[in-house]
Amino acid sequence: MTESDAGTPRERYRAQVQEEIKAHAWEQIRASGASALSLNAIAKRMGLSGPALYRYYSGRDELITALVRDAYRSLADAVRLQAEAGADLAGLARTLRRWALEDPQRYFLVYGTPIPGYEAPPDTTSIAAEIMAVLLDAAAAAAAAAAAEDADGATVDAAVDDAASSSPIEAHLADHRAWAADHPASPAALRLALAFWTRLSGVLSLELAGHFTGMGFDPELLYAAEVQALTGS
Amino acid sequence: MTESDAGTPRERYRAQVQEEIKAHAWEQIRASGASALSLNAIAKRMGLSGPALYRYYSGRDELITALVRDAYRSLADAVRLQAEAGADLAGLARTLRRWALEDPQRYFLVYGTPIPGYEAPPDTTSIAAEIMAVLLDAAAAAAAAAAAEDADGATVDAAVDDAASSSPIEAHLADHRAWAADHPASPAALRLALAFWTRLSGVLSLELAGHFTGMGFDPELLYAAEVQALTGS
DNA sequence: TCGCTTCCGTTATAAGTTCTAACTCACCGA
DNA sequence: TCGGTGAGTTAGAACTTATAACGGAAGCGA
Repeated sequence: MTESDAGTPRERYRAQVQEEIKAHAWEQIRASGASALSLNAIAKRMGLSGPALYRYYSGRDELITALVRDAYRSLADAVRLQAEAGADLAGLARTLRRWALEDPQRYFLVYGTPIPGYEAPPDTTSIAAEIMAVLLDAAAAAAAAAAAEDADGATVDAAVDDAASSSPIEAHLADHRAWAADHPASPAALRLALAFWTRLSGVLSLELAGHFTGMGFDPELLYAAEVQALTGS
Repeated sequence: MTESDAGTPRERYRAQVQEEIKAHAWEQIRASGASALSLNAIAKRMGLSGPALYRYYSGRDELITALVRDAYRSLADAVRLQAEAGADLAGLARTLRRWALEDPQRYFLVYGTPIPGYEAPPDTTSIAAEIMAVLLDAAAAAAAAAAAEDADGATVDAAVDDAASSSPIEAHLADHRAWAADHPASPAALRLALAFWTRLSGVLSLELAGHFTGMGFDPELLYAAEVQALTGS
């Protein structure tokens, strides 16, 4: 489909093998987690012997970095696509949940336990910013709608804080919006986007890590309740 | 201090060595993460040679299981102690945050990326239930206080949902309270305890994984804002 | 006090891992 | 046609977890 048809035959071959390596890596990660990823096993399953993989990735770390990048990219694409299709915050929440459940280990590669020494490459942080921008758009729209409804005298607890003008956190965010650099979002929208991110991450992380198993309730309903509390719809 | 002075000299020695092994393991985990934990390195640093450790732990997994158990235990103790000292939900939130920041890798050992095959031993889930019980106590007290204030006609957005009686999630929780088996908590309190857990986990997980770095705002204020939104105080 | 048993720590070994080095060979381009 | 580039190979070093077999010391009962 979106195969890179650019460059010399050798470059095409190289890119193709790199993709195949990543595919096997994902398979292995899904089965046994990222920490158990073995270059040797991948090579064997591809019918070639150990050190051959080093032509394509200089080591385990570089392969994992590529996988992290792909994981980030897939989330950013999923979220952006939904937003372009006109989804609101609730729609984005559904997309996020679907993406997470689709492949929990992929989710954890992005949001899971960090390795002390490891520093994320700068381009992944730019992808993170892209995701955040989409979130900010939707949050700004939601906040604007809530404000309008509020002005109508409705008493719906629209977002995170009610009435009482700007809370301390909103004032702080208004002054520390490096992450929303040039985004025209109100303090309430900043707060909403952040709460959306952290609260849904909270439910998803605990659910996917299995901390809800045996508790009896349906995680999806809890997730929906958090979305409802955020959007007030 | 709380050294086990029970049993034969041999048992005491054995327990002491096991503790020493765990201490070195924590040191190593703090430095390079749990996935990089090496039995060999621990042995070398203790002045003995590789296979000697297998007298004390049958393998890497058993050692890590012991560490997870200790991590769980330390959180449960911290939380219980605070509750016994009369702390409310806000106080428990502070304790949780302090515990998490004190040793991020310990936090991630409990709440971080799970290993696909691994199943938590039953006693850790009982410790988790103990933590949840403390949370439920505090949540029930908070919910009761909020209800009383509500009856006074105050309009404080006390907890998660406002007015409008029972939300769908509360109805669901009322029917699926296996995790709060014999705890006399109202549906609102169940919901509050769950929201407390998931929301604070969300902020802490993202913060400790470094997803807030470079964003500019103060994670502690965001955490405090979530606590404020939960307790409405 | 003697002797038996238990258990600790050792070395040797097997099988696995990442990763480097050196070599062969095939293909691609000029 | 010929040379360069790069893929894949085997060999090997330095690790890892884990098992097996052996020595010896320490505790425990008679």
